[in-house]
Amino acid sequence: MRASDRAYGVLLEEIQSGTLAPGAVLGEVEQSTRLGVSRTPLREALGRLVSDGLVVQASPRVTVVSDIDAADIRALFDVRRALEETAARLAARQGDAAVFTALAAEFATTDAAADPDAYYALIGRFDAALDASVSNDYLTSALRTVRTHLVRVRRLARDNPARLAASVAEHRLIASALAAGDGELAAHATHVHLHNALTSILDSLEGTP
Amino acid sequence: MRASDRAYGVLLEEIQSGTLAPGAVLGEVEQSTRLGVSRTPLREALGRLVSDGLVVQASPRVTVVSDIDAADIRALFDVRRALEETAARLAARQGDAAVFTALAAEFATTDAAADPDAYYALIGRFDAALDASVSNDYLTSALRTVRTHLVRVRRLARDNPARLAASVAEHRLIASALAAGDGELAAHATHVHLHNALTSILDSLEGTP
DNA sequence: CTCCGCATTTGTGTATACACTGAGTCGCGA
DNA sequence: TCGCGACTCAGTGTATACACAAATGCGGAG
Repeated sequence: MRASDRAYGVLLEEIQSGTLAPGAVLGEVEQSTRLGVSRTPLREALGRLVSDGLVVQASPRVTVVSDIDAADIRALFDVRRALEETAARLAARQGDAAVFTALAAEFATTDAAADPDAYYALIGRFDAALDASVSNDYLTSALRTVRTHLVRVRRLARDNPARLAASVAEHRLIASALAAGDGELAAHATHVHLHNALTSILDSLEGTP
Repeated sequence: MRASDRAYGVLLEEIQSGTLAPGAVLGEVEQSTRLGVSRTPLREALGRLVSDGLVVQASPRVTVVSDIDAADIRALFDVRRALEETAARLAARQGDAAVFTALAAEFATTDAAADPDAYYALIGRFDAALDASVSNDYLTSALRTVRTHLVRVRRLARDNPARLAASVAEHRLIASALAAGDGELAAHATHVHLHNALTSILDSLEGTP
């Protein structure tokens, strides 16, 4: 495995988990020594993080972990809505019905509140099935960026059990609609789901600013 | 100006203009000597082009200029529709009406067939106004990628005068709708515009495969 | 003549040295 | 004492050297 990939992976995980808090300064020499790689692969990792939008160049000489506030989350969800509704319509038309039928069954039997990590893993498989169905690299790539930021957002706003249960039900409907080839229903269910998710996140942020 | 920026700019222009044809192999030593920079900044430029999707790693050892076919163009326009309709709705709500009124007037008096370059420059200013109005970095960033690819597509499919004239009229309607704050009209007009643009491009490609 | 294996070569991945810029600080003068 | 200027230093941008891996070509053996 390449050193630049390892550096990128470590930094990505640390930013997403909050170990590297927003505003943290990422000096090249400091991080390269800490991660045990030289500056060259570390610079490549930083470049990828910049293009992801997870770190920004505060000044020509200092790069910091980007901040994220309620306005950013709203903006992120505006893009997410656009992309995921499109993905839903395309997947309903082109996707493998059996795959989404199976996923719908999994959503029906999952207790998200009991094991959130397993639920997020299921979401991951659902997203992967969606990506495979749309077979549109431009869309998949754009969604990848959105999801990268979404990991941070999820960490900021702790999901409550009631919201998780509702989210499962919403995903089950989306998966069923995709299995049935009903693109309109899938798109509208996605819209509703994202609306509820955003509302829940913003409400959660209200309490802990 | 940084050497890596120059290398990126030159390579971007050459790929978009077709000087570097799809499939062209981009060796690091070859390109670095040709562009007069060392391998380090050239690698950074290649990395940015990879994240843009303009070049791909054909194998672990060889990076080539990415190809683009009709299926890619359809996929690109699926994403473009999603993003630009969203941008239109947001701009209609938040944008400065005066700016779009002025742009609508410019579209009304522009003869695209007479001076295509001036027309594309006007489109550029329209896009910039749209970006400023939505004030959503995630959306703007995603649109930037789409537009980067679109430059290549435009080159592949020579626009005909009739299509250019129709395109101007469509943009005029979109700008008017944005000035009037009518997000639904703006979004639907955008949808129609993109449908017509895609149809024209694909028709143009039919003739010259 | 063909096929297999080894060597050479080409090209990328990584490390490091050097150069340059920008900021901060210390000192000198008013 | 305050302000301006120069110097120093930290840190990034760039170049280059080294290491390693893969592909290709050549030679020998069957």
